[in-house]
Amino acid sequence: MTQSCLVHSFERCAPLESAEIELLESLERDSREFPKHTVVRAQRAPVEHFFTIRSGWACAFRILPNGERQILDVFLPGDVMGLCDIAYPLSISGLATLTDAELCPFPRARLTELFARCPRLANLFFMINAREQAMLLERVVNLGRRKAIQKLAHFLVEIVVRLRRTNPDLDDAFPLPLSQALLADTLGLSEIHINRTLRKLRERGLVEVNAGEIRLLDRDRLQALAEFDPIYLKEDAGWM
Amino acid sequence: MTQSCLVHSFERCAPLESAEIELLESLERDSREFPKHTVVRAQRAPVEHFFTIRSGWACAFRILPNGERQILDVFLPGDVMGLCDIAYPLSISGLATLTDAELCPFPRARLTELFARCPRLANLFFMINAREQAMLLERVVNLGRRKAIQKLAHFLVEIVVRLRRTNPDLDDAFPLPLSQALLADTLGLSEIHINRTLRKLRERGLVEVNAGEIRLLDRDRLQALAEFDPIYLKEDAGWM
DNA sequence: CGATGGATTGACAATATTCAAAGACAGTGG
DNA sequence: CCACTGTCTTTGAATATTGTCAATCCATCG
Repeated sequence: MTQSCLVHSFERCAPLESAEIELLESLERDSREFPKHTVVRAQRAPVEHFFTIRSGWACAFRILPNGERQILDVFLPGDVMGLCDIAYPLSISGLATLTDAELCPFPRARLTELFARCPRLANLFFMINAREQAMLLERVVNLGRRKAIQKLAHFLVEIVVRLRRTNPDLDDAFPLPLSQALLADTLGLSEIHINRTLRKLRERGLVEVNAGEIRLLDRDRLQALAEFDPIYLKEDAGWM
Repeated sequence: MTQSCLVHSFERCAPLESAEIELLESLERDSREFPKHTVVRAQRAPVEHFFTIRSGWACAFRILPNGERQILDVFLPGDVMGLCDIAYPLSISGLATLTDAELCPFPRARLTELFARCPRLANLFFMINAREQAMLLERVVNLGRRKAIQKLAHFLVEIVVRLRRTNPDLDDAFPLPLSQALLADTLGLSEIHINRTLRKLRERGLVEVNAGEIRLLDRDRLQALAEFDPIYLKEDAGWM
């Protein structure tokens, strides 16, 4: 049984052959530990690697000229992060950890090499990236067309579904390492409004929060409130 | 000189060899005409192709359960559309034309074939997709952290910059085939608020609108207002 | 113990939405 | 040619949602 999160990630999409597994694992040999709240790669920094998350949470962010911040993406164990910057000489978004995390840097040049040696993995990388993009589209919908309470509900349900795919026996409670300020910057709201909205969810008996852990009390109602449709998180391509 | 928009698109990123050009052109042999406001592929329809735009404008959209709509992406000549759905058996977004348009369907299965035969093109496809993703990130920032007037200004500047790359001698006026309702659904605002915001831009002497054509009167001020940073639209990878 | 970062609350202001109504315009059929 | 239709635009008034400012509380950590 492999330890590689990357392999797990890919296998969720399609079965792999042993040669492919070996190749993927070789890309994850050296993992590095980063403490909580560390900038792994700054905005406009040279793009030398992208990363796989072995453990912990991380995010991509953008700081605007006026000092405001937008969280672009939240990454969980098994995710690949920073793929979209590899098309640019300087990164257009920053990467940072949200908890202590173990990341596996993956030199960008070796991706080209991998594409040449194993077209099927190229294909899979392409799929993984397309999935990532689908999540972004969902985020666009969330930011553009939903009220604060729906945004928050949607975010929470998405996270729990995503956590469950590397951790199937997770119940509806999980540690949420995002302060209210970070939640606000993720959902395009103000910190204070997040606080009020979270209270509303509590008052409606939908969630329970204590000590950085959040429990979803009624996932069905949350899902309905958020108009959450899990289709975009489905992983089996079913055709490769 | 090739007619292929796809080739142009790729060449903006990196020089191509003649074999690669030939391969790309073969994928664009059969183009199809679609009239204005046609749904090219519905939401949740089987994903058989993706498309290259030879002429006209198109968009990706999503209809929510309550009937609201969000435009996810606007596509211009030379763009590749529908790439992110190819990871799913059923499309998660719809595709529609905004004007009469000439699209080149590209069977999804042949992408796999292409990856096997020409790893360098695989690489380029990957880059193109990463660019697309970068544009989405910019959209997330726009929706999450900007006021209505900035959103609109940002959108307009982005469009003119993108139009100029296939049409370098375009001045600051162009036909805008989006009704105010569509603009609203693109920027996550209400139709009425778009109207008022557009008026504000007019009153400030930043744009001029008549008969579906819009003219940017002061691109510098617009750019400053929108905090527009063109870095994400830069195309030359510079390292391939 | 004070210092710090996060959470919470209230009062108020800004921003955006909804509803309703009217004007502009192009296309259609008489 | 004109009346009729539908779509798009424009405007006002009232409302809802979200943001800003200021203060307090709470837990944690040195």
